Amino acid sequence: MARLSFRQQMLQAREDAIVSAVNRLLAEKGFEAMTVDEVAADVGIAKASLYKHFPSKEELAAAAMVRVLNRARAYLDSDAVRLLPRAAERLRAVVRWTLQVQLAGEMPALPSQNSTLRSALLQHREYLDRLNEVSERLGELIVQAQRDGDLNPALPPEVVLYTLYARACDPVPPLLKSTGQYDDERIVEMVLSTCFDGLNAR
Amino acid sequence: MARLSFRQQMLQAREDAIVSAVNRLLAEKGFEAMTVDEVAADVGIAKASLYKHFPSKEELAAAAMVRVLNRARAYLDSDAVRLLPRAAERLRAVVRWTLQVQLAGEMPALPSQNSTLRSALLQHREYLDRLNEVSERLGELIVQAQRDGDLNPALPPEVVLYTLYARACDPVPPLLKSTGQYDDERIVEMVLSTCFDGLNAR
DNA sequence: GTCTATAAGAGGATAGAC
DNA sequence: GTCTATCCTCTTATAGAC
Repeated sequence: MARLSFRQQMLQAREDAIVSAVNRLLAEKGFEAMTVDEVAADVGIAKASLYKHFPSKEELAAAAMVRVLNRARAYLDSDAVRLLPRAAERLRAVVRWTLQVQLAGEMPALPSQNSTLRSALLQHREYLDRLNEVSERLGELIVQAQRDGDLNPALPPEVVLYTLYARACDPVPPLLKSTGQYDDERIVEMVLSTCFDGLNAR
Repeated sequence: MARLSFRQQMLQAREDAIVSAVNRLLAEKGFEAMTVDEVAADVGIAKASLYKHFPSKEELAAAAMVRVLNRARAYLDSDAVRLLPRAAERLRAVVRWTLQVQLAGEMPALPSQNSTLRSALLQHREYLDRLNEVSERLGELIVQAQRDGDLNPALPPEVVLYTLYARACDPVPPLLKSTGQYDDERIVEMVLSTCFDGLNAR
């Protein structure tokens, strides 16, 4: 943690505010529907000023993705996860966390299909590095949980990993929330159940 | 089946071709990224001609959704499903079918977030009717499978229904396909396993 | 680095001839 | 119903003053 000058702190705060706005808008309407004008209006600055901080709309989205990946890594490193005895429990805790983030409207959504954003992200060093870090840690947990006999060993770890990532942007939690029939906690537990225990009776 | 005049048959064939193109493009890049110019180019007609058949981009997408819902209903009514003895097996067959359609690049993808398309579809009679029909039948299967002790009875049928719909546009199958490590059949079986049996060991 | 103003272009939709 | 040509709005991005 290098100490920052006052100017640098102001800069940092401003960029944090920008990334927060981007994060919220990505969660709410997705990349294509989000406009740079909205971001600027949300932050309360002129659009041209935005472009002094981030050179393109894609870079804005990438910054939001990097931040959420950093949050994920921080959660993986937290005691709330590390102190859980079994790898399977740690995985379940991480998925619970992603569902909570999603229900809080703070999970930036990427287009799953091909798009300008996808190709931009695939060339974005920092994003790819963070993604690799998180994937690496999750991968270790997956392999360990399979060794422990808790996770289905017939599934390639890669398939499990993709499935977990997919739950982070699953349409089901927001849909259930929109019905107003269940509170967040109930939704989280039901989705965790369908994810880890499946739809079939046990 | 009313007999159609030659002119009407030509009209029908043209509109089928349009809907096919829309379907393919929706599956490939989604509603926002699909342009009406592309659709016209794909069909091989002028954009203005397209607008003689469908009054808006939203109506194009709705037509594709209606068609896939009709295909789903036809599959539900087919012997391949009806002759299966247990409701749970019929459900599994339907999900298998949706995964195959998706892997074939024929599953039109809706934006899960709020958008112009969502609000348009929510006012589209035919779409809503077809969606209700399919949901009704799936709902009956779900309740029956729970009675049979095959599906987890602790999950509200509605939650199961949403979860099944979500699998139809899950990012995991295309992702696995893109790695080139698994053939379609293998992907289908793995995703079916994670869906019905869960990630945990049994 | 912030602003106002504007360029540049994509994309949905339409006019009007045939 | 099909075409060419065009309109018009929205959106990304930049110019240039302060």
